[in-house]
Amino acid sequence: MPPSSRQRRPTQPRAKATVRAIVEAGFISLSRHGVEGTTTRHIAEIAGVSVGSLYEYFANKEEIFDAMHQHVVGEVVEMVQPRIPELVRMEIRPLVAELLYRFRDLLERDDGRYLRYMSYAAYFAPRNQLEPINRLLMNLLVQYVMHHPDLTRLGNLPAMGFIMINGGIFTVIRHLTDPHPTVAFDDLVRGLGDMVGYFVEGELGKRS
Amino acid sequence: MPPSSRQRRPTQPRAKATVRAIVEAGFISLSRHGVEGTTTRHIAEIAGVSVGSLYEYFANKEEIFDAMHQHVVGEVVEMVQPRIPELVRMEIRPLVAELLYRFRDLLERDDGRYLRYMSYAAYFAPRNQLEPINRLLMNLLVQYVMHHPDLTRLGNLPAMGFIMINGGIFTVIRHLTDPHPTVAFDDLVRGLGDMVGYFVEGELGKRS
DNA sequence: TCATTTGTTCGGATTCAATTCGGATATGCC
DNA sequence: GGCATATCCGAATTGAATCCGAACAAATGA
Repeated sequence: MPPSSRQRRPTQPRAKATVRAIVEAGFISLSRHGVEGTTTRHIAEIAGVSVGSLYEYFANKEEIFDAMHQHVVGEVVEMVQPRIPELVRMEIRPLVAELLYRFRDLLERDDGRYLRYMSYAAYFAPRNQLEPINRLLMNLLVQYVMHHPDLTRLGNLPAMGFIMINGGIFTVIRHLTDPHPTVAFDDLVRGLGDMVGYFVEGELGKRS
Repeated sequence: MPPSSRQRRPTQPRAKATVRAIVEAGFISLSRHGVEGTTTRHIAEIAGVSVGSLYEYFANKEEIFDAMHQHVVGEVVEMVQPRIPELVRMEIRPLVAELLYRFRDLLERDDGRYLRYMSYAAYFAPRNQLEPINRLLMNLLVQYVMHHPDLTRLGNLPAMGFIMINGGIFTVIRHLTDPHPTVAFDDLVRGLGDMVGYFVEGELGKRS
């Protein structure tokens, strides 16, 4: 047996509810007290369980954050994945706008619970745990290109994808987190759309 | 007297050396043990002082990280600031490349000491402590536009600046931190240059 | 139904890092 | 040299994370 398997997998409904309550309590505590202020006591108290119970399903506090992370990532994937077929048929700028507005809505749900989390764990979590989102968006990008044959002439797709995806995610989180933003979100969205749009147009017009 | 002024300001040379050693030890410990693994004992040990000494000049561990942050930010500003007059005369793509390569060199100095810090910085810096760098680059942008009068026709400069600066910084850090990058740094640089270049060209050509 | 086994919860006991504090040592100044 | 002040030290304190064994609840099967 693996050494770190003192943890249990919740089987009974009651246990599943406990796990859910703990993860949710994590988000709530994070919103209320920030990262440093989030103690196991707080989480347990908010979840309405005892501290000991946390360790029944999570090896340590870190794993609770991991579970929160997976939850957020899951929500994002769930939001985009099923809409890919529809998204690949859109024009570039509306597509960018659609993704960004939906992303914002998700992050601001429940009083910015997810945003609060993101702004801490942000991206540079030691392991790159945003990987699923990256893969998802890279996948969307590839499918988009396949649906717009002219775009196959674009060079250096992986690099451009990397830039647009990472740059986009960070910029939005950074903006939403800013307590006194100097630019409006709408302008940001338009700017990012133009960025991508002009790039494509510029790159395609290069040799014609 | 301010309430939080149990701290001393180092006056004697010995004390200044101690403070320097502590901050440097912070970077070293961070590289060796990661954030979680960096304890006050480690820092004190690496710095060759006692734990008690840390608290002579820093209110808590957090402040040591703050000092590290200021150090990195200071290095970046120091690197760019004096070269602004020269930078504003460059073409866009070489300018972007120049900035990014210098930024990379800085981050990779001393076995990636600063990079290691930066990759955690999001977590540490709930308040926007990259602000000086943002201001610096925004300033560079404004001066750049003033030296290239056609560019004054660009709309929405603040938003575009926000995107390019934040997107650029994050993308580079993200790339340098990636243990198995799928794109080469050179491609990334070229991509970011094109992104900015095409945007400007596209925006200027819009109505002409 | 009840006995037994297995899953779940509890909260005090333990461990370990952050921070404090009073005393020891070094430095600068006269 | 001797005084005042700056600096440093490290054991003691505090509080959070984690562990653990006992209590409780649910499922099983006769």
